[in-house]
Amino acid sequence: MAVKQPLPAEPRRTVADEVYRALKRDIITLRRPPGAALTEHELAAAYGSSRVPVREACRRLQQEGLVTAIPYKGYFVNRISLREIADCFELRGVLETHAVDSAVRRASADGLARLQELAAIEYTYHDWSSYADFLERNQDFHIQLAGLGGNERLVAVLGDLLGSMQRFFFLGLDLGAFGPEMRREHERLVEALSSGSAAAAVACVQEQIASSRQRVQRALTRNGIDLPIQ
Amino acid sequence: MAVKQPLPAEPRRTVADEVYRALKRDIITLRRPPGAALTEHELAAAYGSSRVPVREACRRLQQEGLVTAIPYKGYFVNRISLREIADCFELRGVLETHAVDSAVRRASADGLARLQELAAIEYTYHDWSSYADFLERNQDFHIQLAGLGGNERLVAVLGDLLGSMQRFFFLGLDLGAFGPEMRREHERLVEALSSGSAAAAVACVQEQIASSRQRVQRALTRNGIDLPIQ
DNA sequence: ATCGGGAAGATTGTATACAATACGTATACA
DNA sequence: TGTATACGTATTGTATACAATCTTCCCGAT
Repeated sequence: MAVKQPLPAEPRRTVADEVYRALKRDIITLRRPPGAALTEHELAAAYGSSRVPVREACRRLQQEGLVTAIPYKGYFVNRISLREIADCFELRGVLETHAVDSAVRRASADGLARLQELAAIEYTYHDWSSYADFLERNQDFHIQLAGLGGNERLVAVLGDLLGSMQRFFFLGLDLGAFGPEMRREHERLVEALSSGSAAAAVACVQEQIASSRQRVQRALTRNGIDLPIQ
Repeated sequence: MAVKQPLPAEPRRTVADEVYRALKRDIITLRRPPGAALTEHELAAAYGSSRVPVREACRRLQQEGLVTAIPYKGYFVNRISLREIADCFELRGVLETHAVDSAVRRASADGLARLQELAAIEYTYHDWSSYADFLERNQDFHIQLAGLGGNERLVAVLGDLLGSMQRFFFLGLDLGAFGPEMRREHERLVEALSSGSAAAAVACVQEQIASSRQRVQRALTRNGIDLPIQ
């Protein structure tokens, strides 16, 4: 008999939730660029709801670090600084490193199988929406990976962090061909986990984060994007 | 000429903010115990506002991990499990260890002075409100400490985490005499930072977190509090 | 010309009214 | 007596109206 438990992951299917997801997507994909001003009125019109759900969405995004609310003034999409990028990657490294280290000891065969599934993602070259999907799946992979470490609180924090880091990847986007490269990285990580070598797995994930950071860095310089230091 | 910058730390002085702080305090101090059901209507009556600010406060507390919202059902103060306590302390260890390690290299004399000030906190034995103040100051100390590491994002995450951990300390509260003990721990940490020894500082903070965890553990067993495993 | 004040517009903050949903309960029917 | 259905109540979800606050601009006084 299945026990009726309050699933926190169940889709909420409320207007507020839809506005939240739509607005978050638009911010991540830079359709609402860093520094853009948002008013509740305009957002309500854009997403076809009243101000109330918009308000809730904005507050959520503020706590996730994507927008800033200034009382009686409005909302602003947070600007991206080199400092913020550095901070986020650093924090991501700390969290994922620890999670992977724990995962080596705790991971179940079932969990590893699920991870393996998520590792097998690709995208079609020069297809923007396919690339956006790819990034989302990639995030799922890293969340599932962290979940194997068994610390739910850490997973929740990492989820918010990765969500707000997504837009970094859209900054200097040229749809390069690093899909296979990332896939190989993922599969090597699953291997290391399966073999039970903590050192190998940790090295693998750190290498992965470093190369992710390099991809962002290269894209910025290549496209001549000048970000404020802080 | 002072540049007018949007201070994110400025007090908002809105009704929603007051409800948020009041409700958070009541949850942390266990006046609203784990598992308690909250309705927007009752909360509005209790804190003298309408449902709108209450709603905003509840959503914030949900994202901080103190309550859970179930659509069309209500809000519930999150229960405390041994698993959650373990997860939180583990995450706290990861974050603070990293922050302190960075702080050794980056800390300014000014920042250290400010930290030293915050280290000098005490409380009067058997005075409940003094104890509550003490815990708040203690949190300020750890936030300032983490701030020296220079990663703002990490500090924000740690802030939420410490906030939701506060109520652990009220679970088996007997106002023991570990005030001087903690004060000494704080001062030793400041010393280690000043001397520039990363190893010593890291060891110090880890020891501190471990003893904090032990105090919670001991209080639970002493008062015969049986928490669910997870 | 410059500085101050005040009014108007824009925007968020709050309250209230109404709609949608979930859940318990009573009731009708087999 | 058991079960299914319909209804009533409680609660959140959403929309709208109004209040508080900030910004801007204009106009007048110095």
